[in-house]
Amino acid sequence: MLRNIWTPLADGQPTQHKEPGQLIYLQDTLAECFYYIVSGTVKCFISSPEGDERILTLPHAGELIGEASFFDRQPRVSSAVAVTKCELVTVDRPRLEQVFAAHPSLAIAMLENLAGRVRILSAHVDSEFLPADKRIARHLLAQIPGPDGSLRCTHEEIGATVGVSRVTVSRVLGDFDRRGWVSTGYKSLRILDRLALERYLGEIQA
Amino acid sequence: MLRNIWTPLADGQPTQHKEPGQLIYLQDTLAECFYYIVSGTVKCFISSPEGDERILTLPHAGELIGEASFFDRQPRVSSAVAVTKCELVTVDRPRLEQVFAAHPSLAIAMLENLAGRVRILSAHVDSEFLPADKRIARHLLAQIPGPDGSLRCTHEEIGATVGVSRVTVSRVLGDFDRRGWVSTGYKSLRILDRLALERYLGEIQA
DNA sequence: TCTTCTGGGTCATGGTCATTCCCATGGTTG
DNA sequence: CAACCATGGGAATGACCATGACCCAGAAGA
Repeated sequence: MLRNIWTPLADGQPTQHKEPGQLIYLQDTLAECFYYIVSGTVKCFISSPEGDERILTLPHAGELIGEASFFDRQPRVSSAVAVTKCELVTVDRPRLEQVFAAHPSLAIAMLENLAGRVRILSAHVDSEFLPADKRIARHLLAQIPGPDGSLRCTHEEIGATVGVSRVTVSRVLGDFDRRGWVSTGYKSLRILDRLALERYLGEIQA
Repeated sequence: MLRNIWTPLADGQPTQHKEPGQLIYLQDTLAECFYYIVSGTVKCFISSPEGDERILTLPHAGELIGEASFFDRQPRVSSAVAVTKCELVTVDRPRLEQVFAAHPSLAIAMLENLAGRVRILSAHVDSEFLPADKRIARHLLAQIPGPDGSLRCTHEEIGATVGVSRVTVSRVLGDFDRRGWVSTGYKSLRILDRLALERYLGEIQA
């Protein structure tokens, strides 16, 4: 069992299980609680009425989801669904007060946590200045590669994260591949020349 | 002197003055402190290397600025400049610990405050789904009109906030004006038909 | 093994909006 | 009042990228 700052929230609490694709919470609904991910990975995303979605984060075990709207006491700004099988602990207001009382330092950790969300969202806004290829380059550089140095991701997923179409992701990655900066494979991708990508990202627009 | 939740942060502290256009903090620099606005209004914005800027908020007296990056202990994600003459109180880490110790409820208020930032930024991301005209409509509806029912804003400012060019703002507002939904004047704008704007915003894309 | 599904490459087409002009007008300052 | 600057309106041009369509490849299940 993973232990971290948030474990006091989860200790001794019942967990609920979610199957892949199952909804955890829905955008625009009231936020009565937030969640601690005991295991599995989750997709948090904003969706449009037309069905397009924009992935904000893909949090894993040990992370919290849904705290921002919870503290804001406003409808959720994003939806969350399970990507893999998940175990979750839900935290509601009475429970949170209990834990804050017993572990005052948690409030500070929560401040830092929310500040991190602000940073992530700011990066999304910031990247609106960039054209599609640089958005993708930035995204690749921000990902932490697996132990073998490769990333597990589909073009669709990248597109939904940086806000461009699947087609464009294919085109740009094909281009990066031809230049020798990355090597692409089925549902995977390896960065070969980090520096070249960084240099490319740094070039100011003509 | 305005009094609110944050006044304990400012009480008895020296203020610093800023002239219109003067920089308060700069994107990508370290965040050693944050600020309480005693008077005046400030512009918080993200800027690109090419000089384009995207306005995030235009906070007034009684609000905080720069807390998110401060808690995150990372470089600032946005810059802030004074729009009008401003008085500011700066709060650094030792000072904050003092105040938190004396006013524990402030930490909770700060959580809600940061959660509000997440909401604002989420709205920015969310609006990327919308075409220019609806972005503008949404922005207009979100503004709180002055006592006479009019908004004080330039097309340039609206463009920088919603992320479209000045020209497009002019075109769209001209269109809204011809339809009788708003009336435009020099540096000002009045919403005549809120419902029509809301209806228009609600239409799903073809 | 055959089928089916999802992921991935590529093209032609078109829409949306930024850009770049140029000019009109309101406000401000001398 | 005159000169100046910031703001706003309009049109032509073109860049960028989404869309839809089609085909191929890899993976998974029957």
